[in-house]
Amino acid sequence: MGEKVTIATVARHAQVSRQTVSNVLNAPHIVREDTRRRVREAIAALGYRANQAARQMRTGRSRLIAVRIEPTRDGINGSVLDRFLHGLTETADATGYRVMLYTARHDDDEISTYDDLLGAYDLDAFVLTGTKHRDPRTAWLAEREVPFVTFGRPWDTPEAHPWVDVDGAAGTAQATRHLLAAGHRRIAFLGWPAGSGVGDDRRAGWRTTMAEVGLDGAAPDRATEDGIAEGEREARALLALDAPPTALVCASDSLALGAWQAARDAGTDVAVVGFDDTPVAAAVGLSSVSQPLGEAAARCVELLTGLLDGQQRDPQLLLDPSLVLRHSA
Amino acid sequence: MGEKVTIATVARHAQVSRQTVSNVLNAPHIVREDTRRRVREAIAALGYRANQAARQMRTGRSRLIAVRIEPTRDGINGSVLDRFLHGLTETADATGYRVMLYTARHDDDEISTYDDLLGAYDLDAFVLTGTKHRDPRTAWLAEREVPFVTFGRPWDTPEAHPWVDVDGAAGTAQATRHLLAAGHRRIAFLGWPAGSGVGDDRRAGWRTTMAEVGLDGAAPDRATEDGIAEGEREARALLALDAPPTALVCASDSLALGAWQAARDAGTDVAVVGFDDTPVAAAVGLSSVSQPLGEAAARCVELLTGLLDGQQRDPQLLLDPSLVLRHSA
DNA sequence: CATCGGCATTGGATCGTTCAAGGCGGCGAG
DNA sequence: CTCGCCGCCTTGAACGATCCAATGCCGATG
Repeated sequence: MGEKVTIATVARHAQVSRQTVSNVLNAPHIVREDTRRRVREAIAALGYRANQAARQMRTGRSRLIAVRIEPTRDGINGSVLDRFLHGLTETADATGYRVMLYTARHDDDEISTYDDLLGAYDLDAFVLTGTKHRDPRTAWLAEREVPFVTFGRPWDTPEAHPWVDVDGAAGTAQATRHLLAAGHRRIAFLGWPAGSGVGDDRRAGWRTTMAEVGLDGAAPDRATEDGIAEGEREARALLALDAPPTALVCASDSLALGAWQAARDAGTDVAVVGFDDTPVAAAVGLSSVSQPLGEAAARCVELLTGLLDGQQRDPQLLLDPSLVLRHSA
Repeated sequence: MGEKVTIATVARHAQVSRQTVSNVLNAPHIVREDTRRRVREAIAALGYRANQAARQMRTGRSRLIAVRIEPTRDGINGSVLDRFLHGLTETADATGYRVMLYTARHDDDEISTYDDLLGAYDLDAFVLTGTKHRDPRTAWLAEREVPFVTFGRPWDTPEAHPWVDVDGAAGTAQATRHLLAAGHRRIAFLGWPAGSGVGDDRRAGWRTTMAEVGLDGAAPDRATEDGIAEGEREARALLALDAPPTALVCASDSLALGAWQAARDAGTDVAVVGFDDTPVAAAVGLSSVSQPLGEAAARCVELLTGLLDGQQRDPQLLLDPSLVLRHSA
């Protein structure tokens, strides 16, 4: 491998000045047609690649996007992040951006990490996953005017920031409609305790759909922490009712899996639909609401590049999930 | 937030020159005690952080490690990469490095991505996951003297490069010993077709353990592509034998899950052990061989930083997996 | 008392890129 | 004919860090 190819090498080779080469790269329209061509040929011939560090030093922009990788919680939902990350990386690549990972144990920790990253690497933007009520991170970033997108709606703060989310209510509504169409009438919901934005949203989709057909009275609704064992326990309780449900819409695949196992053990034929279409669901044949993670990731990058280029687009985006049917419903 | 804090700001504040500040950061021992303290105080007071781009331009080192994130194949094994990635990010953070992601569709594509990344970002090192027979990527990197570590042994090329791997044979051996201790004698292996390094390794652990106790004659060994359906099919075939196995050691959780389902459907009580301890295994209660992914990641970073600092350590590392027992065995 | 040597510190040059300002030739208008 | 303008290109400077060579300071030594 020869010596380094810089913009000066290209300039010499194409018989122009450094700046002209730079212009061909960053503002092609101000360079005359044939000069541009000559420079492009030189770039190709020499295999020149702009040095990001130098560019960054001058412009203050790094073409780097930071994403937090979370400590794979119960593992079952970890794959959601995994798929999202992959989509993010792919779309970012295509736009000339790169994805940098960071971890953080707590939220405070996360905010101090922002500071580190911004100070040392001049990151262009952040992608946050899993927004919560009263999220301190979005406030911190907004205050410092750091561009960011969240994958997940802000659940209480009406202050607008760009976000992409999947319409959980639409997902559970779709699942509920499917079960209704299959003839079910006593359709229960198995979800999380009220108070989490995501959980309440998913419950709402089921509830309104049931209300639309006038069946909300007969519809049991149970709440518990997430987990397979929890799902199993609650499902058992539901099946022991006088008029047990014939179908269950669940807020997660963990709950759904537990419920599915409880139903099988009880020998009852109960339809179960989970949420997130995790590998576990696919593995055991559980029907599940699938989030368009690849598209969500792509939209996040789109929003960010839009922000960074100064274009002001509509910064909120709600995507529709789809129902993946397997033999559990 | 005030104006940018550079090394010059710190120097003025601490009443020394730029170079002295730089020395405090990069070669503290050559600076007099109290000067050093004064500089450190100024750094803390001003919240100074070295600008990586500027540092990189001068030194040519970016403190960036690139890792490929693969297109979540069947999803069931995706979580392995996910956990590995998390460990990698965490350990790298602690050492002052950052993890950058990249994707690639094919191997050729991957090599051209190396070129891009090296040219544009001056990456310090690469971490490759999943080495294959005759891997062109390691050759390319070695030829250009780019530091890299693979998570996975080189399976045929005797050329040495640093790697970290988990001893798959030890894992299946442990699983087999456990089954033997539980009284099983007809222990079958359900794995992949011969030729893949990882698969052959896992099979070998089972085979030698069976041979040690003189039971290799009575031990059925089946090979198929990875997958739940495949595992189910092969397990059915095994259970239909004249003297069906009472226990199964599997090369993956996918196969194990299929086998486990087949056994349950057949009403037979067969012990099953999977491999990788994926969330799916945890979810359905499948015993599985667990790879120490966090440690593997940490070792990868250790090897890399060792390489980058010019220390020549033993660059090969084989870690022992552990057996996670659940109710399937 | 002058010179030397060791060591902390200093100023200048440098990495590769983009920004700001300026040069140059041609063209239309006064 | 000359001026100003415009399009296209070139030159010098700057981003913030590190490396290199040179300086100042100190006590020790001849």
